[in-house]
Amino acid sequence: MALRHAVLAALLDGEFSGYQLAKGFDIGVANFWHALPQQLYAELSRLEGEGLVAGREVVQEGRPNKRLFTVTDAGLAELESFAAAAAKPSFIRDDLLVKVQAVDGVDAAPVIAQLRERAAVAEAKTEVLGALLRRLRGDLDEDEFLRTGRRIGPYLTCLRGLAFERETREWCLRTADLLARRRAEAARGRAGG
Amino acid sequence: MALRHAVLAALLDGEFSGYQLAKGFDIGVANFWHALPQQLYAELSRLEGEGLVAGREVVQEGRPNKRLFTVTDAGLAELESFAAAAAKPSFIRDDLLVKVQAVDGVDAAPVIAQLRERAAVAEAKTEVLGALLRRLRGDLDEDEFLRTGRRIGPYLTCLRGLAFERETREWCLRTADLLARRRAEAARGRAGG
DNA sequence: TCTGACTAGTCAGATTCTTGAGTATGAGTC
DNA sequence: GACTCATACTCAAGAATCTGACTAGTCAGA
Repeated sequence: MALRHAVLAALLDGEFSGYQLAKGFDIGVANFWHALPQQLYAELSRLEGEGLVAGREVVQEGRPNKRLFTVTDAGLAELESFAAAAAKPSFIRDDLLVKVQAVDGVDAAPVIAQLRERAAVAEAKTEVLGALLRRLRGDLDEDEFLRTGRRIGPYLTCLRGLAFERETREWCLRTADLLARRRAEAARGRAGG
Repeated sequence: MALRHAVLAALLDGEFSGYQLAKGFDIGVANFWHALPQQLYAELSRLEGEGLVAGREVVQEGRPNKRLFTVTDAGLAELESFAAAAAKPSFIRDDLLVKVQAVDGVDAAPVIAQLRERAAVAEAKTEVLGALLRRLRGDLDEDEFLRTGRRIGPYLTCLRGLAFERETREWCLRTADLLARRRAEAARGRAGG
């Protein structure tokens, strides 16, 4: 019952097709919501059926036609009441943290490798988010943009995403190094006596 | 297919009943996995059926009997292969961030209130996690514990959780203040001319 | 000309997660 | 003596999500 609100929030930034949302959910809104293309298409259809978004067919040359969606007044009202309702506590679900939790009982090598890989992914994301932030604020500096900008919601959520990715990177690198050092120590211990 | 691994990882710390896990999932493992009691009971039964955990009935006086579970060798092997498999990318799902994303289109007041509430929750969690970290490392300092401790997985994941909660608190407070200032500005603008 | 990639989407089925209620006992309390 | 709280767990139904395959046209490169 909440993907719908993420979709409505995403559509506040303009007209999008299901396909565009499916691509773009990886940046911006994807910082705090994740959905597969099938879910987005299905949700858009449902939202349209309930009159919360309006779709229009755009005929294209050289590629399939597409349907662009915008939020209706009813959709805005729905968002309004969603925003006013009590928020459920957020939660993270992360395989990699489960592995780290279990790392004392299993071989650490693959966990270390995955931590380093995740750190690289997080670093790439910080760059994408940094670029997005620069684009959103245009030529204003951050403080001025946040004081005077008309559309600051996406900027604020990107800031959260950026902080998250930075923290993720730091922690992954620190944890990977630590586990690697412990492995080296253990190996030395076994070899040396 | 992943709650099972979170449960197995949690059971590495000792024998627990479904009820204890259901309570304790809010600290420790709950930093990165979230589950309702019903799920935990169901998952424990399934795991027992598959021989990945072993349950034993403990008869109690003055309260209902309980079943305590431990990880079997097969469970450990399962964890081992889970740790070695590629991790799915983590994701956050957070109603509150959806609301912030949409904040330009809806009344900000309830969003501000929820941001402040979330900040308070995050602060409370940092204290719980801080206490947990102190308990886990005993009288060693952090560096020494991490170098020499036998069971550091939970400590490492708590560190991640702590950083996350701290960041959450910071961002919520900063965002709430910003939105509140903008509202005050807008009100002054309307009143003044 | 065949292959693969991109655009744009749909469908079915399985798994997972959430909602909501219910069982049973004992301890404390007003 | 009724009420609530805590322990300890179960069941059923529904919503949400994920896996995986499938359609269909265009374009670029081997």
